[in-house]
Amino acid sequence: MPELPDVEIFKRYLDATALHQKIKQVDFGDESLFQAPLNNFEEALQGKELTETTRKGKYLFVKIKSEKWLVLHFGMTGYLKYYKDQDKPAHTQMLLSFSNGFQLAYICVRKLGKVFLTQDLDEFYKKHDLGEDALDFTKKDFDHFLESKTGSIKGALMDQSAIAGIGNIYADEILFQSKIHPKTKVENITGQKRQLLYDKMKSVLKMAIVKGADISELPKDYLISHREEGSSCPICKGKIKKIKVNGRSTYFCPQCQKE
DNA sequence: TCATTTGTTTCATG
DNA sequence: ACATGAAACAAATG
Repeated sequence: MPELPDVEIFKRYLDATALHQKIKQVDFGDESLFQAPLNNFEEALQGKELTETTRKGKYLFVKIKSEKWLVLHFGMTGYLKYYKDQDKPAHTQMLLSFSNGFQLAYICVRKLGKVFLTQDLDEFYKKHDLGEDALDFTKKDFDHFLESKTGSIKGALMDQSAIAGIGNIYADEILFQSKIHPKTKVENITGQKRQLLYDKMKSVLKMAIVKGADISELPKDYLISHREEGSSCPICKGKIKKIKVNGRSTYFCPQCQKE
């Protein structure tokens, strides 16, 4: 679930809580999430402090003072929790305990997240074939992106090497707001449709961030809370359909989004 | 027990 | 050679 807006909210949460405090202790959960030996993480973090964060697509990068970047990917079920005097949350995979008594937990129920260390962000982007962040795209970038792709528009929007941050749920939302059928071939999106898609991509992502990536807070005319076969379309009251596009469950309104 | 969920990776195909 | 998309994979839930 954590897509661009969710990870942006995690970033702001971490910025507002866990920065600039000495890390007294580091504990780990399941080793399989960690993309380097646990010792490396321990050594990099122990006694240090976190100084800044940055985000690209669905990745969150956390700078360790005088050290490397800690890189967090949240998989399907990951999130952060900062707290004091509470039990460690279930499924905590990494726990940083600070000298002020607070703790930051990286929680991952289904263990599909990943944690990395890197010296160099650009190198990391390259190695993981990470495209430019969707919010940093200009219209010119977007035109170039569409011209470079073939196949379905939904597949293109979810291609992290071309445009980083959009996952299954927000791809559906952006296409719904743009009234474009998810299977539409990229080459058939031209002119003002292209401008509309670009504008909606930005406005949907920004709206989600403003609302704290809380689905229940999003506007009533969003598809996002009607992601169920047969649910009624918030625009035309038609029936929402579920199909597979690029192997992913895709919800759309056949009346609003003609092929 | 198995289908379902996600993003990423891997592999076959065009 | 390359891009696309289908399938596999991780794990847990109902």
